[in-house]
Amino acid sequence: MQTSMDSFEYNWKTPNESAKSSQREPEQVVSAASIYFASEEEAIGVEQLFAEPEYGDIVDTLLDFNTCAFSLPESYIKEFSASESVVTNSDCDAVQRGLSEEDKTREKFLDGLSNGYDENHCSISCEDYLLDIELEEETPTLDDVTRDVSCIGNVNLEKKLADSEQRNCDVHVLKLSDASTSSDHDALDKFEDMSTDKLLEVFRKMFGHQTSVADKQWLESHMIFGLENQEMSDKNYIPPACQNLLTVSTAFASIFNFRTKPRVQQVKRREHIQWNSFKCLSSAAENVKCDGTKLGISEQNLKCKPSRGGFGRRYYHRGAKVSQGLGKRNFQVGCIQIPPGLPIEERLIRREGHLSKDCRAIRAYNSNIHSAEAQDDPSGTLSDQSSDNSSEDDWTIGSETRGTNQDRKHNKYWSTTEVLKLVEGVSKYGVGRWSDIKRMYFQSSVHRSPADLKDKWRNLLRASCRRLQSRRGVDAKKKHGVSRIPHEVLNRVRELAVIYPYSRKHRTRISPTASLASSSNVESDSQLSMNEQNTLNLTY
DNA sequence: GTTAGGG
DNA sequence: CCCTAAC
Repeated sequence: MQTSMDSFEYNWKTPNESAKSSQREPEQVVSAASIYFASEEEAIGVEQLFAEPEYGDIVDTLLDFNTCAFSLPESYIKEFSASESVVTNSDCDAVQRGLSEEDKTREKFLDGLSNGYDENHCSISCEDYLLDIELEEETPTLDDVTRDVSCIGNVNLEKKLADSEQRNCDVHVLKLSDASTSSDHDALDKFEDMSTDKLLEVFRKMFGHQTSVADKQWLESHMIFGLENQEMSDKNYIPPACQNLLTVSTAFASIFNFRTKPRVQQVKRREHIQWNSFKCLSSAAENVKCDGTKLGISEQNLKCKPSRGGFGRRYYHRGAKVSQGLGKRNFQVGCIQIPPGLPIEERLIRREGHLSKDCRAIRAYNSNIHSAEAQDDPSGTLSDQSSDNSSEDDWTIGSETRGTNQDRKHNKYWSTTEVLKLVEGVSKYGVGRWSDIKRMYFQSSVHRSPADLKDKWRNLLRASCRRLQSRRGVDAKKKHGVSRIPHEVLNRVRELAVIYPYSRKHRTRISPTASLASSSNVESDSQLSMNEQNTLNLTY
């Protein structure tokens, strides 16, 4: 990426430095994501907005497919700025003002941008997934617990580990509050000093094309984003196609800089869509106007995206509140889980207008789980499979009937996919909410009951523990080829065990002696994990 | 109905 | 994976 910025300098923090600095100021975290979206809900809403077929023409018009850049014509910008006041009933307003159908559609689109695509347009079909945001704020959730944890995998190592500054592990985590704090402010100051012409010039150098947008704030936000991604590209080469993707996503997101105040609107959220939302949005670059002619972004290329997950985080900070301009923002609920890698399959979600949005989201989620292991699926059709017919994987092939106990119902061995989903579910819901995990991640898996999930988690804990022990001696399991659960998964299990000690609930209500005995096991698990943390690779 | 835990 | 106690 061309990033020569004349005399402009930008000093990047390492992840560890960022983590330290944000630890010092836990309340004053600044989120790059919140620069663009006031909340995850907006991000989700806008993703859906762009996905609506009825706005296809508008989106197509606004996208420059030569440069993969998205820009709003000035007329749109003016309308968009003005549309802040148009909160509801835009159709009625439009009719009263005698607007044409095209105008009305455009107004609805702009209104959708303004409002993060309000719920009237967002036909969420499953009320189970909807939570009133106020209720969410009243009720402590796992997200609250993990608000400061690493974004990748939802693991709070910085706080959990007293020796976090000394460990030399390969921590590819970037806290929500990092990297874009003081450095971005410095950058912003420099941008603010520049004239619009200068900004345009820098923009051209940075993104490789000119823009007709002369709005200074818009340009500044682009620069900031470009710089952020410069850091990523320094460490991880990003193919040109991916750079285009970044650019487009930036442009999409930057639209929201026109919002200067948080929207007072009843906000609902879909719990299950945390990172999938990002995926949908980022896929816009590939899908918009590219009907049948994708940009040629290979899945492998997508996986070259910044491994720290910063890309996604820039857009989806749930609960982040936007103050004026690029000022500091406070988190209420902060953690977004960033999945490993960014799969490309199932990226045409946005144009699948016939499916319910929940259906699409779940499919997309499943596809991501699949992609974690099925990276070389040439047909890209894995996403069309349901979540429970994907059990062929690295360590369960041919083993489903290994057991011969006729009394057992199915004895279906757990696939990597299922384990990943379980881990993901525990990441999100914590240990003990097996029904919720079942509902959200194993709904179509009739042979996995909540009790099964619980049992599997228990076994995973044991497995992760055994692995640590075997490290020190003979790796008997490996020798016998029994445990072929990826190390990353086991690491992740142990990380989660630190956060959600197994059977916490039970420990509080059993007898003191039994509690002692029981908790000693639990603690040993956790303690073991703690001691081994410096060997963990958190990039899972 | 859900969960923990022993088997 | 089954079973049961506890909730």
